[in-house]
Amino acid sequence: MVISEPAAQPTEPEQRDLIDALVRASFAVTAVLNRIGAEHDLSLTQVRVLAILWDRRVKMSELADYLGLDKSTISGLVDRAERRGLLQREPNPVDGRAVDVFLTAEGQELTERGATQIAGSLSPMTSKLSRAEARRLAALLETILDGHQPPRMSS
Amino acid sequence: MVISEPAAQPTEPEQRDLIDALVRASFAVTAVLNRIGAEHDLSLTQVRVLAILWDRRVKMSELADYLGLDKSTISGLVDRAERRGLLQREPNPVDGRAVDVFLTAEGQELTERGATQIAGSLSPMTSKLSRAEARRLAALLETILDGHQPPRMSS
DNA sequence: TCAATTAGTTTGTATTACGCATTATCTTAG
DNA sequence: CTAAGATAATGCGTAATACAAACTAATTGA
Repeated sequence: MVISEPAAQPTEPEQRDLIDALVRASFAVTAVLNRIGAEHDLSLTQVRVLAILWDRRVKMSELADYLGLDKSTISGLVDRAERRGLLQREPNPVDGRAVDVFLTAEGQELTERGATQIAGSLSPMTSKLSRAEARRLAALLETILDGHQPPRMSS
Repeated sequence: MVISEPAAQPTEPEQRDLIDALVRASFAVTAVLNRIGAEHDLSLTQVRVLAILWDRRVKMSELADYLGLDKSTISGLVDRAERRGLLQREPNPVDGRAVDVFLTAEGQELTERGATQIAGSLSPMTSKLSRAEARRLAALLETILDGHQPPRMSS
């Protein structure tokens, strides 16, 4: 059996409960993103790609950074989405090695439709709160997210 | 490719911001789960499997329900995890068609270690809040999660 | 200048995931 | 008490996802 573990300071009950709730909420939200994505033949990763490109034009390598995936994964991912007409590649005007990616009109449209659906699917959850509570929850989440900058996604 | 969302009434700003924060928080948490999982050669799906089996013994079909995946996917998933010695299959004593799955001692140990690591990786986020705020955030999340029962996961 | 770095693609492999077909075991209608 | 249907899991074939390593082209910098 295990003799010595580096100790990991005893997590306080408030922290423990909060982490539990965060992980469960994360699974619930992910399930919704997955389901809505599937309705449009999009994997969760592709949903994230669309969410990132929603209001940005980025280089392949930036996409890899945002997603935490290898560059080689991005190539195939973008290949398929491009073949589907959802996004487009274009050489970066400044750096001859780099390639920019951005949504096509069709991709924009799909993303907006999806965002609306996602908002609709999450509202059964979020509408359990009063306006003040919703504001409070959003603010608390923003506080703990401070220092992150992943994609936005809403209607 | 089936559309099943009913129109979505105009989302209020509080809702919109909250949904945005929820999705971003979900991505942040998922990134942590992914990273910790990868350190143990576990995919996000396998992490979820361990989280579900943490305190339960379930049938293959129940696992499929929890994960929202096809039964055939579960077979391969369990195959690999079983081959790795993390979990174990056993015929269900009541239903001759069903197969139960549960963690081995090794799987238990890995799950507990992973849960501790996850708590540690999320604490930079959660510790930005005071105790009272942490309690409040957890309570608000619990409220919107009311009516869900996915896996728990904390140290 | 030219060696080292960086951006992206390609290739090969394992995993994840689905749908369909199949087998074995319930369940139920008659 | 059977026969027909439903359900639980597996196996097979296929596509997408993800990584690592090898490679090409462009840029940087010593």
